[in-house]
Amino acid sequence: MAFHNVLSRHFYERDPLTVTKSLLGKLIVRKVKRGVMIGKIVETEAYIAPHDKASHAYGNRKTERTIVQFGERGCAYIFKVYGRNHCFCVVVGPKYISAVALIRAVEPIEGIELMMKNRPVKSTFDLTSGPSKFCQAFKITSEFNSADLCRNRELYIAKRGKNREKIIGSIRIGIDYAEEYRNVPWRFYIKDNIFVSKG
DNA sequence: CGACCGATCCTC
DNA sequence: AGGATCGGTCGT
Repeated sequence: MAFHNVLSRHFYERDPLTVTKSLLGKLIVRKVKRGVMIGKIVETEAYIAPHDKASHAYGNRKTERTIVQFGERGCAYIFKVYGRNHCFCVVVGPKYISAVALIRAVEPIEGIELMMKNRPVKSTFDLTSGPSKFCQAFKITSEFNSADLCRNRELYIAKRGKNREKIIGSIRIGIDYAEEYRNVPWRFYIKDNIFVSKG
C-alpha cells in the first residue's frame, strides 16, 4: 500500500465517532527493515474527553501520558496496561476536544510471516485479534507515541476501496468503572469478521 | 514516597 | 477463574 494513500489530517479532524467508525476497513501499514506488514482494521473504540469517564483524559486531565491527546489530530497515542501490554490509538476529533480511537483488532493482510515472528502463535486467528496482540505482531511500542501518522513512513493508516461490510456498534470492553459511560455504544466492529476480539 | 490499579493476555 | 507485572497517577 503506497504512502500516497495515507489518511489526511482532515480525515482525523472530523467528529470522533464518525472517525472511529470510518477507520474500519482502512489499512494499517507497518514498515520494518525486513519488509512490510499490513492489516485491515476490523474493530475500534472511541474515548472522548472531557466527559467520558473511561478516557485517560477525563476531566481534561493533562499529564505526561495524556498530553498527546491534546495535540495534533492523526498522531499516535500509545500506552501500556498491566505492565506489559501496549495499546495503539489515534488522536481524533475537532481540535477543541481530546478524543482517541483505539484500534482493537485487525485482519492480517500482508507480511503474516513477519507478524508470526513477532508474535509466535499456532493460529492466525490469534495473531492480531486484540489491541495488545495486534501491537505485538506489528511491533508497535511506546517509541511511536506522538508519532504523526500523516507523515511517518514506518507506521501509517491508508485508505482502500469502498467498505461494503456491515458495521455493528456495541458497548466498550474492559471499562466497567466508567459509570454512566459504561454502556455507551462506542465500540465498532465489522460484522462476522473472525479477527474481531472475543472480548 | 508508597499504595493502588488497569482501554489485556495467558494458563490454568 | 485467576495470576502476571510495572508504570501512571494521586494522596500523604
